Amino acid sequence: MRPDPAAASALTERRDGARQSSLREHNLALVCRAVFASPVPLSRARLAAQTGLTRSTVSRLAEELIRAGLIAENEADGSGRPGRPAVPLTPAAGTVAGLGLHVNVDYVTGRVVDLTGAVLAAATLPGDFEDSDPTAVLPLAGGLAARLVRQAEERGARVARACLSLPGLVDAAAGRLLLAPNLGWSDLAPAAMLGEALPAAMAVEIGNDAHVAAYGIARAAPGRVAAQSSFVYVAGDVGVGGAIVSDGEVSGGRHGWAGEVGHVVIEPDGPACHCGARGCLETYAGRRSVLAAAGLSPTASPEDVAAAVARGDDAARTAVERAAWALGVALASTVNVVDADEIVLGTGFIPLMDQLRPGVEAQLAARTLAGPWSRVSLRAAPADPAPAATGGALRALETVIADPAGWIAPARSATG
Amino acid sequence: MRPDPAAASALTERRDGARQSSLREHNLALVCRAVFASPVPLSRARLAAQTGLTRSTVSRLAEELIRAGLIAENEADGSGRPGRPAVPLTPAAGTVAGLGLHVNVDYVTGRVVDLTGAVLAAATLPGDFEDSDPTAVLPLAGGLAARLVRQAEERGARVARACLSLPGLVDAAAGRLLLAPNLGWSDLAPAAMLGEALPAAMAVEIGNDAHVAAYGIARAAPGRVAAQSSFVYVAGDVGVGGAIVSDGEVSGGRHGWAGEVGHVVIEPDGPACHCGARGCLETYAGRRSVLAAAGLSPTASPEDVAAAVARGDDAARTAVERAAWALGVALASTVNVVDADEIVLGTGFIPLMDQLRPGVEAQLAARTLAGPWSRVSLRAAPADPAPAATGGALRALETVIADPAGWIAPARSATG
DNA sequence: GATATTTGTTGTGCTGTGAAACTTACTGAG
DNA sequence: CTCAGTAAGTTTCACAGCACAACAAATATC
Repeated sequence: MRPDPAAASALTERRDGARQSSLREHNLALVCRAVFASPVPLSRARLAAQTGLTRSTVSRLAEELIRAGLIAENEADGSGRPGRPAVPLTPAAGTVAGLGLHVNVDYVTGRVVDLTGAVLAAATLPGDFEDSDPTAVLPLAGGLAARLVRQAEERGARVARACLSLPGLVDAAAGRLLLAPNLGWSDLAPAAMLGEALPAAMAVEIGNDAHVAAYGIARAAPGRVAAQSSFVYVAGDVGVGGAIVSDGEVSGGRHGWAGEVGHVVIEPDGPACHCGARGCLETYAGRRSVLAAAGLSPTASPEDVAAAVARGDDAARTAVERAAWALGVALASTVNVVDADEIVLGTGFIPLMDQLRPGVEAQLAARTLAGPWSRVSLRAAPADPAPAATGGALRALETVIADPAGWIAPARSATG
Repeated sequence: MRPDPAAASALTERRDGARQSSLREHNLALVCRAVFASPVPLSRARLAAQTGLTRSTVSRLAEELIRAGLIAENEADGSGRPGRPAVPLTPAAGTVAGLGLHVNVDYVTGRVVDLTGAVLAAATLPGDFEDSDPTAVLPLAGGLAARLVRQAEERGARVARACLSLPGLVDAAAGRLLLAPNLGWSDLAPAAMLGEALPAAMAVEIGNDAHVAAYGIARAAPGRVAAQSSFVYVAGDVGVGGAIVSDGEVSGGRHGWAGEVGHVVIEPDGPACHCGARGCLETYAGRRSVLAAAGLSPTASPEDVAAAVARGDDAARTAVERAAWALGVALASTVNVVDADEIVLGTGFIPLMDQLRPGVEAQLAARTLAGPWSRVSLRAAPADPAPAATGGALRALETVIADPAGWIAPARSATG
């Protein structure tokens, strides 16, 4: 099968020797990333100054990126300064797009985003997928995806890649979902099960939903890392998931399963957790635990809890205070291990933010080692009905932005 | 001061545009790293196959590395295969070396290591530096370093760089020690305080001792990442420090203070810790706590504890079991957050390894989320009287190996 | 001793960047 | 309105570095 079986026997087959073309690819990516990373449009001259390349080289590279539909020339607005006015370069609108898909316990959602960050198509199918059949649910997601791709294409965009987020343990390199406890799924290759509706050539990567959501939260736009891009993300759904983000990159750890803040130990003899251990954060701050402690229905929402606290319900207040205390303890341990200076609370914690804050901050202040030099700040994730779908679309686009040459070559051959 | 104040005003001044010479530097580093990373000597032809470069290019680059004294040609040993015999290339012995220094509470130690990993010079000064005066202790270390450098130079080697490890919070980028609680030092620039004895041109980087030790443990030789190179390292001295290592790289976190496993919370209402919080791992597994719980003198050693347990001392056994339990709880939380599949216990934990193992493993097995797919293994760090000095020397060398062009240019001008 | 095989070296051509001159498009002063 | 001044973008040419292919060297096998 392999073209060169003998060479593959070597222990480390890297093949990253750089040739002339690698140089071009590198500089092309450099210029492309710079255009996308900048909050303000850059001219060729400014790009040259920033990258250290000459104006002539930047011109050649920019030309290529423009032809590929990745960046566009804008109208020069009178700067008032003498000299030939600069032509601002910005991400191209409506040409190339990424698809983010998210299969969760109570919905399937997707969105197509273009290089400017504009949403070209979006849709959500509510449902109850607890202990569901993946061979039924994934084709549903595939159909949704195909409709979104068609909408985007009707608006003139090409969908480059897709990222499918799942609430569970994922082996991203192998493209396999190992376990999604709440869906009741285990050991399957989801991308292949989306069905025939999607274009066969479209690459579909998979990821853990909290990781992908955190990735999106760390981005202000496609290819643009947000000002606040190093944090611990904690999502409060039925399970408490999370991610460790530094400089916009999600740390995967050995297998890509890092960030499981929900199973940091709060009290070694605490309540039994479904994971088999005792005293995990999830048993204090998971949705079911909070609802039970607050005396609310298991189907109530975080907003219901917030409302109960607001109207003075003692059980609800105690439940939220306990969750805040446990979150603070778990996050203090986490911060000491990973050295973050920001915490972002997402999904179910967002409506409870104001009520959680004092308790979480008290524990963080008391227990983080580096406190005097680096106060840990706490904020809510932006309100987004589908953060993992958004993050997935941005992730799909970033592979194009980070390696424009890799996109241009296949795209050209596919177009004919 | 700055040559180009206008350009510095840009938000992100990267300047990583690649020119032709960058290409050469990249490939030079690639070949160099490949020679050092390989456990078995490689020929030019094998290097070409591995890197994807042609044999002619590899020949040119190897020639340059040989001239610079970084690699050397060995005698060809009869392979028994037909064809012209390959010339094995290996790290050069005794030409270029790195210096590791470690100032700890009870000793100052240093060692000079060459590119093959051979120790060219080493020395240790015992002492009691608890709450000491840095303006007295650091010149002591500087003098030790100068003697070691001289010894190495007498043996024909040039010491390229140095790495000074300190037991505390370090800002490596700024070269400042922020706080070393046990030394009683705070907010100083240690490299400049080593004194005049060291060659002025020699760069001295500083690092946290646990991070640097972990770095060394993840290396089989200079530039060669060990087979087991992703782990959580925990060092048990008076304080319990640590590091998170993945693929041989130590994760720093936001400020470089990641890995403080000693302050992961075990019991939120546990014993008061000197850090101001309660129930930190250090209050269960730190040396002073264990000695006190075992009923031994505060100056006793970990070996004394192990001996007491071995002869059936109940208090010692209980103390060690409690430490093991706490270590297991803390490491389970840590593993869930950073996704490691190996734990390495170092310094004071090494003699207690056998006695700690069952308790630690029980907690790890019960509490790690990804257990079924990835069993966490536990091992002792190799016995090394000065792991941070070794790690520091390797780190110093790795900057040369990773950027040979950066070493060759200044080295040539310095030699004349 | 002839042949096959693999390693390392030597020329030639191609690719991509830098440097500098050149063109373009604007501001502002007289 | 004209003309200098200024900065952006383009063109031309030389140079650096790699791939490719042919070649030389050193060994095993028949």
